[in-house]
Parts: sequence; structure tokens; C-alpha cells
Amino acid sequence: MKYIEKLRNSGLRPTKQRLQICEVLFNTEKTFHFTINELEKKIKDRANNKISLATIYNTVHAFEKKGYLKQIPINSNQTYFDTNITDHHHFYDLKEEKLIDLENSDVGPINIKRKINGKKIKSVEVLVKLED
Amino acid sequence: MKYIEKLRNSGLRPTKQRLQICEVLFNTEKTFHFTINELEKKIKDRANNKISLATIYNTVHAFEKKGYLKQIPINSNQTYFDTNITDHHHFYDLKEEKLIDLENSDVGPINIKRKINGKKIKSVEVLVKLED
DNA sequence: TAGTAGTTTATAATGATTCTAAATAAGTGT
DNA sequence: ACACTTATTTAGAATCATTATAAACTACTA
Repeated sequence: MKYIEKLRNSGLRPTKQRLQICEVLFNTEKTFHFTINELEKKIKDRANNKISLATIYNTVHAFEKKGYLKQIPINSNQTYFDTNITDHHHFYDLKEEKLIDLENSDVGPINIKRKINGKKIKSVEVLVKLED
Repeated sequence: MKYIEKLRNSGLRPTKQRLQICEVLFNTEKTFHFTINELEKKIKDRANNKISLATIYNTVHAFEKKGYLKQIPINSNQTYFDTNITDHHHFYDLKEEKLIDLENSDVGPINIKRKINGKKIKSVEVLVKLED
């Protein structure tokens, strides 16, 4: 399995559950946005295989900590994650409540002129809200 | 009272509770960020006067709908609101879990080159995450 | 002043997320 | 393969922000 090394290299034991979650999350050309509930459903559908919700939470947070997933900063009932970990941005369609990727090249350089003492910039994320 | 007209003009009855909340939120030169819980505390401290939590939620949402408050898009346990309703952005200090205003002029123009069919841009918000 | 429509309130309900502690599985050394 | 330690999974309980409910109350209008 191609994810065993990835996990081991991160200090995560390659368990059956984690490998399955990897398949669902990373075994696709397209990146995508998801909530924990959507992910749980996807796993159930895919393999007719149930992974405990607690494990899904644990794993998603572990993957986020290792940098394999990003949280998308948006105010929503549920937390959204992104399998696209490159620097990029998002449209948020307020009516449909849907996220759409917005590539860095579609936004152009963002120049943060102000500095905060003793702090480094970790990320710069743009959220563009859309209405009809 | 200076807020009576403001409320009436928005179709909101100027109740005792709403006027008090206006005092706390808008009767200051500085704009600020807050959560519902912080606001509740502020109200309690200020007037030794308790407004039901449900009313605070209702009022904050009513004010948001009328455009007197903005939600700040950030993933946090609690929802953050901003009394600064001008176009502007935020730093988020990951360690301190604190928001800092970032004026539009400190970011420079943001050019969203991509268009989504049938949708208009309502807002463009930048979140700059800070680490040590 | 009466009528109505909007508000407030305490409390219950909801729902996402986290915690707990017991069972299980993976890694390591022998 | 075996014993041992440590990480992981799990069901279910707990937590906590937020929303819903429905009864009491208040502001507006005629």
C-alpha cells in the first residue's frame, strides 16, 4: 500500500482505519472540501465499512497536524477541511453554502504591509463571499 | 437615546434590551471583536443587568442581518463578531487565539480575476495566521 | 385603551465535537 | 513466535455553543 510509508514517516501507525481514510481522501486526482460527516458517509458508502466517528475525528486531526489536510476558515455549523494543502483561496457561495477553490494565480500577489512584533506569517487566506 | 432612531429605521423595535446592547457595542470610539459569551459578560458587568442569553443571540443576529455587525470567518469554537463593518481584514494569532484588525490599506488591492457565473462578489476577506 | 404583532425569557432540544476508559492492534526485543 | 509496551480504536457519555419552544410581556397603532 502506498500510504504505509507516508504514515510511518509521520510517526503514525498505519492502521487499517487510517489506510482506508487515506484511500478516500488522497486516492484521487482532484482535491476536495469535506466535513467530518461527509467523510464518514463517503467511507461507509465506499467500503460498506464502518469506522467509528471518534476515529474519523482523531485521524482527520492527526492528518491536519501533520499537514496533510487544512482547515478552511469559514463560519459554518460544521468544520470544513481541504485536501488541497497548497496555498490557495476560496469562494463561498452563500446561497448554496458551497465552497469553490480559487487558485493563487486567480488572486494575484497579496502584500501584507503591516508587521506584528515577534510573529511570523504562517498563511494568508482569502475568502470571497458570493451572492446572487 | 441616540440608538432609538437607528433601530426604528431598521424595523427593529427599540426595546430596553436592544438599547443596552447598542450601548455596549457601539458607544465607543474603538471597534472590537467579540464572542456571544464575552458580550454577555460585558453586559452583566456594565449594568449589573442580566439580559437573557437567547435575547443576546437574537439581537446579535438581528444586528448582523441589518449590517451593524459582521461575522469574522475563522474556525474557532465560538463565533466571532466584529463591530467594524468597513471592509477590512484580520490577523489571527494562533498561539494567543487573538484577532487583530488589519486595515484595507495595509493589504493593498486584491484583484479577484476569476468570475463565477451568475454570482456577485459580496465581500473579500483576508485572514493572516500568525505564529511565533 | 384595546388589539396585534414583535420581543423577551427560561428552559429544553439539537448537534458537532471531545472525552473516557476498556478492548484491540501494532511495534520491539528476545 | 512470544511477551511486553505503547498507540489506536471504539461505543457511549459528556460538553458546549447555538437554536427552538412557547408562554409572558411590551411596543406600537387605531
